[in-house]
Amino acid sequence: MYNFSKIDKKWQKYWNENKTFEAKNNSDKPKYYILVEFPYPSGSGLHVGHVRSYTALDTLARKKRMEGYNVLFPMGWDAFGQPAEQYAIKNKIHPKKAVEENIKTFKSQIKSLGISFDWSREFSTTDPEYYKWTQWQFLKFYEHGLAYKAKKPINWCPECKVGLSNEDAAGGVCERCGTKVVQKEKEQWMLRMSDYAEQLLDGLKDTEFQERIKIAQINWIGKSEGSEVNFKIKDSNEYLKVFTTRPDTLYGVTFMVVAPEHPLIDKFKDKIKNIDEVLKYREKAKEKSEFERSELIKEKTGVKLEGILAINPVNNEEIQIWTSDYVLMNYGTGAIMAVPAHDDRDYEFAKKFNIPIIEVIKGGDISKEAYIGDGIMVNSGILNGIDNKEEAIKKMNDYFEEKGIGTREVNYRLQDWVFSRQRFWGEPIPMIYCEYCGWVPVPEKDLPVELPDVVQYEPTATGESPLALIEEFVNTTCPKCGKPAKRETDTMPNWAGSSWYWLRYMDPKNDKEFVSWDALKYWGQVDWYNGGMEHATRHLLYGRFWNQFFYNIGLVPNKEPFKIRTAHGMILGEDGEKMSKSKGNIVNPNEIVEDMGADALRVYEMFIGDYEKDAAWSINGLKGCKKFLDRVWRLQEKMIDKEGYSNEALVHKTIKKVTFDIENMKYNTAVSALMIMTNEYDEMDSITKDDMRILLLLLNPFAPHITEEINEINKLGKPLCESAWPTFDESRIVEENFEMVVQVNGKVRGKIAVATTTSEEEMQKLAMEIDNVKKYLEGKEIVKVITIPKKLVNIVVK
RNA sequence: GCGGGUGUGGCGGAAUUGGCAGACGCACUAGACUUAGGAUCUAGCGCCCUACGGCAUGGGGGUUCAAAUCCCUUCACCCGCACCA
Repeated sequence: MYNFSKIDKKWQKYWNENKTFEAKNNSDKPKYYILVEFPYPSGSGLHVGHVRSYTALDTLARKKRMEGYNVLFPMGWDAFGQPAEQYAIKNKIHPKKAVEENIKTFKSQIKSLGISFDWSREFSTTDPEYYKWTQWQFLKFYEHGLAYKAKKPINWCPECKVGLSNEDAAGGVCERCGTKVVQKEKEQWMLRMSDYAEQLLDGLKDTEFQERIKIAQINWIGKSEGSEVNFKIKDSNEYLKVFTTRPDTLYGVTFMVVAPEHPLIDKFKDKIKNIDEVLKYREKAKEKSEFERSELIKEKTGVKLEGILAINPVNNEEIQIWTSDYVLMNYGTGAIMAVPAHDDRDYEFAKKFNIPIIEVIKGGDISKEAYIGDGIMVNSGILNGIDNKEEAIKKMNDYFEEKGIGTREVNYRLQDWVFSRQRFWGEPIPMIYCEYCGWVPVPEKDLPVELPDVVQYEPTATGESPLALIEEFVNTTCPKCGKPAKRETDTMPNWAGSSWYWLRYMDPKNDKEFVSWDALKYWGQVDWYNGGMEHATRHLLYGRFWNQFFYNIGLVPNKEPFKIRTAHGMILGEDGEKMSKSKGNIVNPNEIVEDMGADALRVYEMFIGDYEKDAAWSINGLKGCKKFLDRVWRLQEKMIDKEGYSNEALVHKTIKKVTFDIENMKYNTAVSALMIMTNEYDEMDSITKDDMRILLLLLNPFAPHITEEINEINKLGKPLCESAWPTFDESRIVEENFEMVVQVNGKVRGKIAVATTTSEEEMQKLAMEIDNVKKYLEGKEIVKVITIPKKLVNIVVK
């Protein structure tokens, strides 16, 4: 019928040659910046999931251009990271080579879909011209005291002798050899992200992110308001500081617990009688992976610190101190006051070790379980008789502050960002260690610190970065004193490059700055950013953190980088399972394009279901969409040389629906509306040129190739991509007649076509005249009649 | 445990935000047409009933003239986070 393959290529060539989709950095048109997460160019090629989000935002981009916007819709590559490194090690090629090949594949695959990306702005995070600026930005963090080096436990595989990311240590075992992962202390570069916890939380107010994304971020930041309270250690001048959200239960404290790593243990090692046992417990805790410590072992363990006691600041009671791994060093102060009567975990611990339990809130049966509800305060000195926790907490906090015992404090789950990786394939951290000067930043003029062109990038036996073995790389001179010095050999995590890439698209060729101020002022925020739900927390927080930092030091004009953030659902295999090689349910978009054309794939992926939800692939569904496009093609046969619309209401209704749906990510119903229009045209004996043109304009963002072709063959006007998006007139949507529904007691008893102008009184009169309705009114008393204009009449009878 | 979400025909999914449940598509059934296709056309297609009609949006209850939609309760599944004090 038509050669979609030829048509696809023809129009892709046209757009390419005419630079149709290249955005201008200065334009009279209003700007609109649309961003999709750039992909990691893996060896397995493009996934149908990529197609879904690219097509969706492409539809938006094409529509916005037709509406007269200067649209920036760029694409690039997030190509640092482990998979490329692993692939390179396995196949004995440089990761740079592997990345180049993969990018080539990805690019041609994406191009075959006809996505309207502005390819003139393409870059990869692995380009030295790009990562020069990532390094430069790291130096800014360092300069402002937000980058620091600290000893941090990392996941360590004793078998492979390598540090692992949390993802690679999932389940507490090494992904590669299955060995149990242990914790190992290592000096790591950190970014002080926790300083930004409040700003990151607060900034959400200025965004229009999808609610579920905001919630994910809020949970991740994990703000918790409470108090810090100081407990004096008996017979010393030392205090043990704890964080609690329930200062109102202070009278119920029967023991304290410190994390195994807590410095209190070291401080009192001479006084703690069973210090050997305590240190042994600490060692054991260290061996446990984060996973084991938090997920598997629900049974409480712990050791009492014999020989030291804490003093309860409100009643001077002596309190025993324990250490247990259920208290985490990296949250709060690493120590808690335990109130077993009103906390599940403390209850469990007290039961196991026979520690007294004191009830301070009436309501539950504390011989059975911890009571965590509200109630009247008892055994609580100044708080006795108060019946709600808000008041009790306030009173206690006021008391703390008055007596200098404690303060109101806020804690966040969000931690500082471990920014070091002991890996080859990442941006080298641009720092130099000099024996005399300490850590010295690489001067800006020496950036980028490039990755060496060697073949040695396997992890080292010591857990150092592979770069540590490359002497030409490591050995350098101190920029400050000129003496021999060594380079940092850790690289940045693969989150780094994606933390600012949207800024680079604004001005991708700039070799003087990471982006010019003019470009920043012009493009401002990303208007619409779409990506996967899996990036709703980490990537999106990292990006916002970088941007907020840049804003605070005057590098960018907007505090929040993204206005709207949406997330697409996954495309699952035909079996409803996540697509994977092992399940053999992977669909290759390339094959679909060759088989049915880019437009069929695009339309199907938009029609597949609710854009925000997961959807299972269906080959029959795809065929249905191909059939729809075939029907559109065949409409040419009944087109006559006439102008004007055959059905005004249909046209305006459809324009309205499609316009609204694209803006609201309801792509499936937009396609449905276009199918309805096509069905209506099919019913007609003939259609006019204007009928056809309007269908083509509306369908163009979804199926850009075939629509352009039909438009050209029939000389209907300018190429669609250079035409204006149609507008609708609300008054023309109104049809002459509507189908009035008549109900008796809420049940439909009749339907009748009446004029839209019919008054409420007339509607009621007409309703009563319907035979079937009369039947139900017979012998009944009419209680009331409800009339909804242009809709229905409901007669209530008794 | 906490947080979020979902539940509608055989399937994917609609439903203007309280107003005809099942749009649109797939699958299926019957027929037509063929130079037999990955066609195309016509009709049908939630369940029960010959029909009148009745019953249906995970289950139960409620509010309302009217509920997939609002409220209460309950069940199931999915996704985050998880000993966060």
